[in-house]
Amino acid sequence: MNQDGARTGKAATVKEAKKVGAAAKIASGTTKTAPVKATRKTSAKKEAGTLAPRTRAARATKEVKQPSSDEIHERIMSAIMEHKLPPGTQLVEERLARIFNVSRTKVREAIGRLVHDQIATNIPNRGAFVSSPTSQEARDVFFARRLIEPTLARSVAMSATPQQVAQLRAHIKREHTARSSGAPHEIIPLSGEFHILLAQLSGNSFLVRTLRELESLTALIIILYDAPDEHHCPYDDHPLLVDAIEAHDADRAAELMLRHLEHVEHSLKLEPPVAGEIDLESVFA
Amino acid sequence: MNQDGARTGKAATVKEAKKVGAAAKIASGTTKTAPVKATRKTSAKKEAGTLAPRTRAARATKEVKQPSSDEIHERIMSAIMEHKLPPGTQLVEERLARIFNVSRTKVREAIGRLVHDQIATNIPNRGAFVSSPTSQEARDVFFARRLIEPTLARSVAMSATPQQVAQLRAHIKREHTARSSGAPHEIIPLSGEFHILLAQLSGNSFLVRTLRELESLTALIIILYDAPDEHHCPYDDHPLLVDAIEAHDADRAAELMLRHLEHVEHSLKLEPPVAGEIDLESVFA
DNA sequence: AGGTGCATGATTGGATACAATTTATCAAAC
DNA sequence: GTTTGATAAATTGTATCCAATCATGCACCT
Repeated sequence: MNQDGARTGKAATVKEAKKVGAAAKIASGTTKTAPVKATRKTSAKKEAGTLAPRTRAARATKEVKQPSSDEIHERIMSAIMEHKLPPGTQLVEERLARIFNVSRTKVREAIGRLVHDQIATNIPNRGAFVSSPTSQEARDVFFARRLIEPTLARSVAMSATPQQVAQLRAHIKREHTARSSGAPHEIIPLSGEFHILLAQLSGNSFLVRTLRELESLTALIIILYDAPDEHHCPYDDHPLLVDAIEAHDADRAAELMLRHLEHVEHSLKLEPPVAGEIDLESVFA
Repeated sequence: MNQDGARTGKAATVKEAKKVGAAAKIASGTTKTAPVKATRKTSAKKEAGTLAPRTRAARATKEVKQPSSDEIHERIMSAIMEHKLPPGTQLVEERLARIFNVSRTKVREAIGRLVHDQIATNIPNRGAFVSSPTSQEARDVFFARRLIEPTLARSVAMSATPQQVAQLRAHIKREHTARSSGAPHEIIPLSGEFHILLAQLSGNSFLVRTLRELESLTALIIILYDAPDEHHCPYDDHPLLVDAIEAHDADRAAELMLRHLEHVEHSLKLEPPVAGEIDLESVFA
């Protein structure tokens, strides 16, 4: 429901930014058909439909919802995790400001947080783009996950209350319905939330935050490196894990988590650290 | 992209080096600071009159240093880690803006990052204050450190090159001189940097970032919970660790790191899980 | 005297205006 | 036809401005 309108060739610019930096030339070559300025400001149909009046007028006439920068951050993050904003997409401040009916200030704040968490990458005077983690960074993320999450699973298995198990089961049910109802873009954030929920149940506030970052980065990695057919978050790893937790079988929970993460990582196509392009960038650094 | 990667040869490397240099200069020089005008009460009206031409005038006549928001963040963070800004200190935007000779905008950005990392805590419409982690949060931080850092030490021990060992030794020398020259407030960030350096040598860019957060939080925790006499980062834990790394004794390195962290944590007075708010109030008393 | 409400000051939250920079476009020269 | 220079457009970066909010203190009423 967002930007796909007949604006200035948006999908094209989205694609063109995929390889940030060196690929500008290539990108411009691929987008030669795009820049039709004829459809300039006439895109006001969208704005007119939802929130045509300016801020002043809006305040005077009708209070339109003004999301906080937290909500904006949340919305953008969700869009990224649902693969609606693929890596390389530029997050243009003014555009987002209009979409959310706020000023650029709040959008900048939200984007700043994304950049801080390396979900987006800022290029000075150019803009912020949804990050494209390198395969090395992807390996780093999974190394951290294999390091942290089995211990988390063990910890939760040792102290899990029936209520907590019920929470986990409820989440798994959500995953199941999303999967069976064929909503693939909802599965990815849901699967991530399962791991975050586990961190929450462990009660360690710092690791909850860390898991949030890891999960959002993992979502990006899956888009970039997923083998087409492989299904990343497989059938019933999560239910089995909850079974072990319910049985307070800490060792098995940790083991299952480790296997689960290994399975996800191995279903990706992470090439060895070759990276001609990366070397190119380092040269100009 | 990432500003943390030690081995990811990117723009990050250059930037990183610059940052380290700047931080060192701050630490040694103590900077600052002609407190500009003592005429704080002169209101924004007059300021506006003089400020508008300031940009051009300053450039024309004399280039006053205009730190980036990165540098501002760095400086505030250093001040916090050196215990110059204790927990509970309000970070007043306009005051800092004057100190750094920038507008509030950049300061806000820097403070926003501190809040995001929970180094500072924002109270809506009131301001941002240096955080006072609860004892529970302190335990969470040390749990995470015990979870992550022994593995980091093991990893570095397995793959350490002579150059890397030399880096570690050089850092230990800095710690030693700071300790013997009786500069206690320099010891704390230096000790933290040792652990960050270890993460950098491991080559995992994500864990470098995580360690940064952990170390800055640890600095706050030490201020709040340190037993007066106990010396947190003891005598020669770090040198022994480097010895083990140099000998490629991975198990011993991991074990030493774990003991080191346990020692630091046990030298704190973290009461059993009660009364986070009570601690908070006592701090502000 | 003591509590309650209102004015005041200080500070943040948010929006706008403007400057700086980069990219794209186009015309002219070779 | 290709290259090159100038110019325009788009976008970010920064400063300033105004409104909203909270604390403080003073006056006023009981």
